[in-house]
Amino acid sequence: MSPRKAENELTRGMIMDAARELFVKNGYQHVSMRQIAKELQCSHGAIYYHFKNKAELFYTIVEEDFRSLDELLQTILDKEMPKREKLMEIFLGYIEFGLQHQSQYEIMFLIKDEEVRSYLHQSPNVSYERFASAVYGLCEGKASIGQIWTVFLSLHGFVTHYCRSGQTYDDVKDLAMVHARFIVKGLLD
Amino acid sequence: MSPRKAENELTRGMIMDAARELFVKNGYQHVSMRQIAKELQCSHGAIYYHFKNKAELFYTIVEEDFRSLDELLQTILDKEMPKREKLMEIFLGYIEFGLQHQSQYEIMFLIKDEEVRSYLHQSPNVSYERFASAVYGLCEGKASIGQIWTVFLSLHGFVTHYCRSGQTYDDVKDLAMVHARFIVKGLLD
DNA sequence: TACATTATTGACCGATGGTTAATTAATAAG
DNA sequence: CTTATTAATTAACCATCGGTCAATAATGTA
Repeated sequence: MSPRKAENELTRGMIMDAARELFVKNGYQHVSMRQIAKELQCSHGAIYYHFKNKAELFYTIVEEDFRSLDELLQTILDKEMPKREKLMEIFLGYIEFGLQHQSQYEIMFLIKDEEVRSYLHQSPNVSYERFASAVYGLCEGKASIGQIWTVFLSLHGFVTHYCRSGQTYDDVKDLAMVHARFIVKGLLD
Repeated sequence: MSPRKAENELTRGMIMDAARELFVKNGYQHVSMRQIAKELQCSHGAIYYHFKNKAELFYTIVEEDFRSLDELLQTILDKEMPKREKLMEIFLGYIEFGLQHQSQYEIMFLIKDEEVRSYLHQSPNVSYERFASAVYGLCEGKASIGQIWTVFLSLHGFVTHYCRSGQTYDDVKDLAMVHARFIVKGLLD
């Protein structure tokens, strides 16, 4: 019975960080508000002071993370390097993002759950369009729209599989390189 | 109060069929024994007479489905045709199987649940090993182990995506051809 | 110090779900 | 017909979960 630890106040950021870690590790459905609270060493009721409900907490995290995907893509595009290497970086970056935000990725591209889905609008489409037009530009007409789609599906397969097996990007870094090289080769040569 | 409907006895097969459909539609965690029972128009307790628990029911389904995938692969391998075409057939066959047996495929490769996956350690690996060694043999040393894995993941991405959007194999036959050709080309040329 | 505001607690609710145990009906065997 | 076995029903148990809320402690402020 010692409410309010002054030196250790609860913030939205703290909640999001703890929640993100749990969501990534266990998936949306397997994380309860009580678990998050336990991680933060606060009561689960406290979280509801900062977020309306579980879905809103999750959606806030997803939005933040997808902003970082946009930044990542832009960062790579702004670099000075050969286009072929840029493609490699984009593909690897996409895989890395997918694996480091597994729960989010799942929501965007895999999950059927209507309750959660209703929170998103066209984010997946927008995300793909950004990706596709970047790749298209870097191929200088060598690749068709259909081929870029094929490329996306191949990356998607990689991410999907390792999302399911729950491994980290570092665990599969080498395999990701092989995968990306295979795709770049098929695209440009 | 009318236990035991004689003319409509409950069998393991009936339970598995109903459960498979629900598992695929909603995912392991989102399907309750009560839902399955409702679908079968029996009591949920009845299922426990035929299966020890939910996980065992699920595991039994998965095992059965893996067997049918293995059979498909063997059928193709037994055919008489050039190796390049055989590769195409395997890839297209894999996609076709995935899309025409979406239920099985999703159970086998898409479900993430830890509790469940602890039940099936070998099945997916064994199934993949069959696929990989078949492809390896057909490439005559041109492909590395890593590349074959890459190929598998690319196919996986295709199937996964179109499983989600619920299209039939016929709907995406042409795209599947593009995809498979892309892969074969990267593998052999 | 007294007061108002803010943050946190912990009990509680209704729902759901896995699982088990007691019980009852249908069927087969003798 | 009687009895044993099998297969199913029903209800109850227990845990968990999302979410709410009144009570209350910590803090800033006047």
